[in-house]
Amino acid sequence: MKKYLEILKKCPLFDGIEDSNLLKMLVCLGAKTDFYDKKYTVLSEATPAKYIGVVLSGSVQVIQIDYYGNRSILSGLGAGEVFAEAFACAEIGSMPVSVIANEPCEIMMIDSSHILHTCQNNCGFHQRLIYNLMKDLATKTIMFHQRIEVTSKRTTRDKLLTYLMLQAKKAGSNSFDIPFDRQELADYLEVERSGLSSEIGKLRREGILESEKKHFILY
Amino acid sequence: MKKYLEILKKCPLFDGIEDSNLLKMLVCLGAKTDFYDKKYTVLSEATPAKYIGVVLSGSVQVIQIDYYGNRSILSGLGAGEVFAEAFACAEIGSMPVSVIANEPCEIMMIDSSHILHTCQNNCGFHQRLIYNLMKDLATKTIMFHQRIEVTSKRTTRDKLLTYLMLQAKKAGSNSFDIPFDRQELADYLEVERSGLSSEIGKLRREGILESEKKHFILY
DNA sequence: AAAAGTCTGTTGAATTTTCAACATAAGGAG
DNA sequence: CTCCTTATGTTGAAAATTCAACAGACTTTT
Repeated sequence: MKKYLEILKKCPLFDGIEDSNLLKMLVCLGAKTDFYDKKYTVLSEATPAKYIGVVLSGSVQVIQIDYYGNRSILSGLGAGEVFAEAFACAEIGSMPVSVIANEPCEIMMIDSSHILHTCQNNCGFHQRLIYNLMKDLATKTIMFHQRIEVTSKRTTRDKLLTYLMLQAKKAGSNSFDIPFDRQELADYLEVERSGLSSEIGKLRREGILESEKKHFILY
Repeated sequence: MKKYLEILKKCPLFDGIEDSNLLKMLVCLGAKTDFYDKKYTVLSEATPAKYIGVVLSGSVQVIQIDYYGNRSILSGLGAGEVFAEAFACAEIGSMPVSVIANEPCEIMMIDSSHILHTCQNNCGFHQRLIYNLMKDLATKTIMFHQRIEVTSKRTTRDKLLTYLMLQAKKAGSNSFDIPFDRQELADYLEVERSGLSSEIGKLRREGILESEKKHFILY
């Protein structure tokens, strides 16, 4: 676990907790880590929502698949980011989404009951963890607002441009990489891949953007 | 404030706090209440995100309006429900959405810094409030997941049926009321009102549902 | 009671998306 | 290096949505 200390320090769940205490605390919380290969299901829909996950290396995607087989990508998460915390904290019983490895990755899982229900005198960091969870969930809520701002647009073109402008703003530059390939971007924007590709082509011909795989430049 | 005690007791923000302490605590937090007429803007986009709101009576809607003037309804909230907590807790500076009164209502506002930053020794309930905020935000996150489950459907018909089935499940009956009129439902589902109306007509003729204004029966 | 305004449903034309199929390029496995 | 798989772009027809306009039912106002 020690080798991931730098990642853990950046994880919002452990904000304000000193290095010297962090590893001890993880032992106290019974944190377990595992490796997953690309495409492996880390947490699957309808299984108990007990664990809070932290990406130590690689990346995962939170997805939902409906009865027609259409995939929605709810979010893509990289090293230091937290997932499934909302389901564990809300204590809703079972997972309404699946989490899959987007590339080979190492994941740390913490049983949420150790954070939510253990007597708070056992370990002085529970209060801070709850505060951090609250901050993290507030941030996630805002991410969902942004996602809705994107997907509420009615045309593929507007969805794409709204998304790209947000990414450019986030990157602080009109030249940036996105974390999705074309099919994934289509599933995030909730449009057809073919329509998305053709819209990118149009925007390119109109001189509004340039793109090379996952790299985009907006003009 | 006393007259709203029953409402406040149901508010997730005040879970686990005894009646006798609740009113004292609200004074300590500097909670203020105001009346708003229908359509009045309670909190407007781009203003500072300082306050956590609680609906005491009536109802409000959280909305977002884009540069084309298209309205998206992010959520509708009734008595006892909390709003704007995510923006205040994430300390993002300014509101990315507006909150408007859906009918005449009374609203309680709490300056979030009194919860997040006041020394926790001042008032023994801060820890509990933070825990409650965390739970509330986890629940909100799950609501957004449901909303995405609905709006990720590609056709008006599928969006509508997915929404109605969730409402029926929530009501525990195939006969239930929805909190939206037609235009609002269209703005929530992110479809055209006219297309929505015609789809409801089709479903009625097919014998899949009956509807009378805001009341629906699913078969 | 009449007038004005709001809500809902309907329609048809224009626009856009979806769907299915194929072509090419790029990358990985053997 | 070649084969196989995956990712991306393109196309055209079918399907669905959007848009604008209007009519009827209901409410609210005066």
